[in-house]
Amino acid sequence: MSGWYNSSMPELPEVETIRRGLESHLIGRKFAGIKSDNPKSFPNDEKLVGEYLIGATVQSVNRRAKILIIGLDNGYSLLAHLKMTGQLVFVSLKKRFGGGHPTDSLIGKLPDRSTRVTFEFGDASKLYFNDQRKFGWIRLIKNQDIPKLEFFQKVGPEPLEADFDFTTFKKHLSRRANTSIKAAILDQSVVAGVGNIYADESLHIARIHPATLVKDVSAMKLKRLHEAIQQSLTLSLTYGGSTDRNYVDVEGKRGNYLKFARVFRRQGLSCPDCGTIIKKIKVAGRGTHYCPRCQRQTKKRDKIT
DNA sequence: CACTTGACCTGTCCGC
DNA sequence: TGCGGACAGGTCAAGT
Repeated sequence: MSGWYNSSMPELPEVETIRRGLESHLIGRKFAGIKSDNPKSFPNDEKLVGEYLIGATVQSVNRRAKILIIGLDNGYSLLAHLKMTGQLVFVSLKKRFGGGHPTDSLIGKLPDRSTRVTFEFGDASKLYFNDQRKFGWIRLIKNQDIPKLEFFQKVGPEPLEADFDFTTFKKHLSRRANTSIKAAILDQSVVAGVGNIYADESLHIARIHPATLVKDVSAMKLKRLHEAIQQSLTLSLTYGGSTDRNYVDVEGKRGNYLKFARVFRRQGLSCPDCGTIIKKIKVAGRGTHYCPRCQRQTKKRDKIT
């Protein structure tokens, strides 16, 4: 057993952490077999899989928004979206960490009842796609068809890359002027990879009430938010993302970000900046955590001309 | 077109 | 103890 990647709510930092783990373990491995119990989880037909997956070697592992792209050496890729409860778990019989490694106890425990797809490699190592709620999916697709997918057509800039400049951010937000700022940054066409955790965290850093309409957020606060999104995602990445209680990553470390979260799931506790009790409300249909003192509702005044 | 709500699933937790 | 219902949240389809 040499790898265990999990996150309970994969957003950009979690998916990127998984990408790095997959990259270090899958590249150069050749697919030898696949088992799938659920066409929704892996809808490809046997013929396509037989022709383009079995025998193919992993060449690259990339990420766009919350989607993983496992590139093969034959012009095809495996795309994976983990949605809420998806996990990608790599298991090899070779022990890389010696006895006593926390992941050792997982030997023999997979597949379990959440396992939807099992990929087997030539050296008998395996990649398990577990997904309790079956919202996630993996599919095999020709590389040239990837950009044609609707999602890739409309997805916004990567927040940790250069194309996420403030002008672009403002431009995309202007399309969502009459919705809440939280709904706007959850919109993957505005910025890629932000989910419920980092939306709340970013808005707290930027001191913006999550329900504020986009058109009522001042330019100065938008500027702060643009930086806050990058700051919260980057910080979480350094902790290996936000991982649920019983899982560790390939090095045996947990995704520790939630221990350092500012507001997410901290309702009833103190705001790290001012000590006020953090509240939980519903915004954009999501559980939303914020500090009532640091993040006040504002309304932009009309300019007096 | 902009915006909101419901559906997709299953496990867990809470109140009765 | 069992049971119903709310809740968890990413994305898309369908509704206003």
